[in-house]
Amino acid sequence: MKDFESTAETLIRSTGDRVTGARVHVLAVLLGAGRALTHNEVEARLEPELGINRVTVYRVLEWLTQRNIAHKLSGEDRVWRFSVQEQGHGGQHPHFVCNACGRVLCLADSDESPKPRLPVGFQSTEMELTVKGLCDACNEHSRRTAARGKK
Amino acid sequence: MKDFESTAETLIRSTGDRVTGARVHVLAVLLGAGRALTHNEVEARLEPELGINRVTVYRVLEWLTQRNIAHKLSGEDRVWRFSVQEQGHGGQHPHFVCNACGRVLCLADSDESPKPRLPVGFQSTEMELTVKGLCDACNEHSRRTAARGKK
DNA sequence: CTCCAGTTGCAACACAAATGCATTTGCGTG
DNA sequence: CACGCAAATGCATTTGTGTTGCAACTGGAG
Repeated sequence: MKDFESTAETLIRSTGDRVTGARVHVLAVLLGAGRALTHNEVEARLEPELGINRVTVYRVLEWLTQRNIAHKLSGEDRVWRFSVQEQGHGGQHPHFVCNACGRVLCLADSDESPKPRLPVGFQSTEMELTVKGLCDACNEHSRRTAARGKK
Repeated sequence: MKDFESTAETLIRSTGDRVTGARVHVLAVLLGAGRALTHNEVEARLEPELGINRVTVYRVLEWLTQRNIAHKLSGEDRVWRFSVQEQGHGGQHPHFVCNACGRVLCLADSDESPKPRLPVGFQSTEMELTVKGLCDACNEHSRRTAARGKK
């Protein structure tokens, strides 16, 4: 955990902006998550005694996104999710969303880019590819239990 | 307009569920739109004298989605958008989102599907490809204002 | 140490969407 | 063709995510 905090501090310091407790702790949570987290998930993983405000978490996440340290993506449940920008991913990597537990994680970039044809006059700046399905845990779980309502 | 309503009625009747005014009118609006509409846009296009409630529009749109008549997708602004499921599109077609005006429309399917590699144990059921950029109108508009001098 | 722009906390707000419940309505049945 | 009832609707209220205005605080430069 402390490892993530020092990494977080280094990343934040490299932006030239202020190194504050909230920024370090929020980024450390994202670094330790290994997947995209919602604002609520980030808040829940912060030590309560730190006393970091809900709004501050929003603003830190927004700040991280602007500095290209984190990546902001919209899920199917109209909730923002944030993940640390891993090295080599230019922000164009595809994401996987689990239909059962809602987990979101980043996938390795595909070798080829699909590039659908656009109508005339249209201009593409970026592309987001989202693969939906079952993650390993939910896949295993659903295989074990025959019929069950989904979450 | 009336043409869309009769098409809508046929589609709704084919589900075996009830054919109600709200369902016919809402679906007719979607059929005539040619692009994905938000709940608000649908509501705005309904004749006010029909007196269709806001909540009813939500429920009809949800019902249309469940019956696979409409397609529900989430934009970057955390607002649901609904489009009629066109024939031949298995719900796998890519979408285009305009960064300026927020318009969403369906694109023709690409020749090949990219299929990024998934981690072990993961299972893919569907995929959503969203292309972001500027639509024809906004593209033209930004080109004109840029030529007029920078702001 | 002092200062102050950049941050944070707090409260109040904005807004899409969901829910509980009473009322209405489509449509199969007698 | 009237009747009955589950499905559908209208209305008020609630939920949950995210935003904003403003006062108080603080990191770090000097």
